[in-house]
Amino acid sequence: MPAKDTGTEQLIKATAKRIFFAEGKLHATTQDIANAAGVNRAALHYYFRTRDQLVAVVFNESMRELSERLGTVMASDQSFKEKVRELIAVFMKEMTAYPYQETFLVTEINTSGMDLVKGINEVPVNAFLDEVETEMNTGNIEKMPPRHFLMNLFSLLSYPVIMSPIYRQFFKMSQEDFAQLLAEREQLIYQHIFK
Amino acid sequence: MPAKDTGTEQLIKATAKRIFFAEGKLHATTQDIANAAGVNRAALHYYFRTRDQLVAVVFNESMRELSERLGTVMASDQSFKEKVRELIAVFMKEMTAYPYQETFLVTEINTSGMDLVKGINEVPVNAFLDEVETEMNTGNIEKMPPRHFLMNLFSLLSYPVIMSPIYRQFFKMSQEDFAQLLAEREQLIYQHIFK
DNA sequence: TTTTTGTTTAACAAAATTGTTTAAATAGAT
DNA sequence: ATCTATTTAAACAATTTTGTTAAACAAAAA
Repeated sequence: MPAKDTGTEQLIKATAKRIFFAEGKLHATTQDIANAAGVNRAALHYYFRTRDQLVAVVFNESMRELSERLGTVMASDQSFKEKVRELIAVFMKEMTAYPYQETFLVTEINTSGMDLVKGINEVPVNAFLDEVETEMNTGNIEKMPPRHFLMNLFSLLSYPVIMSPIYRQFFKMSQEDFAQLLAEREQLIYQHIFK
Repeated sequence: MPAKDTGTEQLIKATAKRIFFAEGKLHATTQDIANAAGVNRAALHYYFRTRDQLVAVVFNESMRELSERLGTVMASDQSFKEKVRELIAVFMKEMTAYPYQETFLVTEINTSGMDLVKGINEVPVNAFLDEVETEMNTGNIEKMPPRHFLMNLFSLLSYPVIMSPIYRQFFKMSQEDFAQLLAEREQLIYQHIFK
């Protein structure tokens, strides 16, 4: 139970997130994390006691932030079009910074059971789904079961980023060229929805 | 170098794939795998020498099979519509059986470097992309850069399956109900492409 | 049946990873 | 200056995971 927060605790946490979420190294050891953060491994235990607890903290924060990101945009005081535009912008930015965040979450859930995911903030997803349905009835977007609209949107945003190491191989593209390809998608997805 | 093949080697490999690809337990130990296969852990070393080599074998087979699945459909002697229909069917079936196969591949690549992915069979992806472009010019499908068409297709097929533990939470759906939701997508995706 | 060969197992050894402890050094705050 | 909390280093212990070995076992060949 440290009292002063000199930033080391945050540094360790941020580094763990970088390794797990950005570098996709899901098997990273406490030594890996300590090295990357430039701190002694004992500091990691000083602040988090065990590896499992560090992972739990990272998991919970990540899950909460994900819910909040989603909730904030969905419940924002904007037109539907603006909401979708912001959803795309916010999540594309997040995916680019942290491609493997969802992969980490799902892997942890698969390892430790669905209990992990309990006690997560409510997300106003149903209200948003109603809004989606309204837009479909108005003819502004293609008709389909609203939950599929939402899954489609996130699929288009996320999957190519996550699978970039494989796609780059299939397409024989450099890191830079593929990043360029991904950057095109923000426009593309928006236009595809509101064509 | 075992001579007789009693099936144990295949059993161990198949079990490892089940744990990694189907259950998504990417941190599984040799003991986990041996237990699940119902064999002594030493048998695992007898056939694969080390954990790393077992993982390498699983990785390479998975990568090769993925390429072949893709290549077989893309280079098949069928109309474009039929190819797309088969792509959807084949990959939806594969995703349902092995949701975390790609996740495993990418995690391994992130852990061990892109070298892993070298020496993979050529996939006739460029020929297929040309075909996609032709179909766009004919007006059969919506116009966009062909590579995005391909990424979109696989995104829509794969991502909801992979993220099912998270989506089930957001949508508050049971395992069965969500499986039903996913089953709807095969039709949905096909119709969306050829609307 | 004995031998041979390949398979499987239990027990053991080695290595890697995690967690603890102590002492000393550092740095801020009072 | 003293006090308190933080950080490091280093050594160590405990645990987990991996890897090895020798013996038991099974099945087919000689």
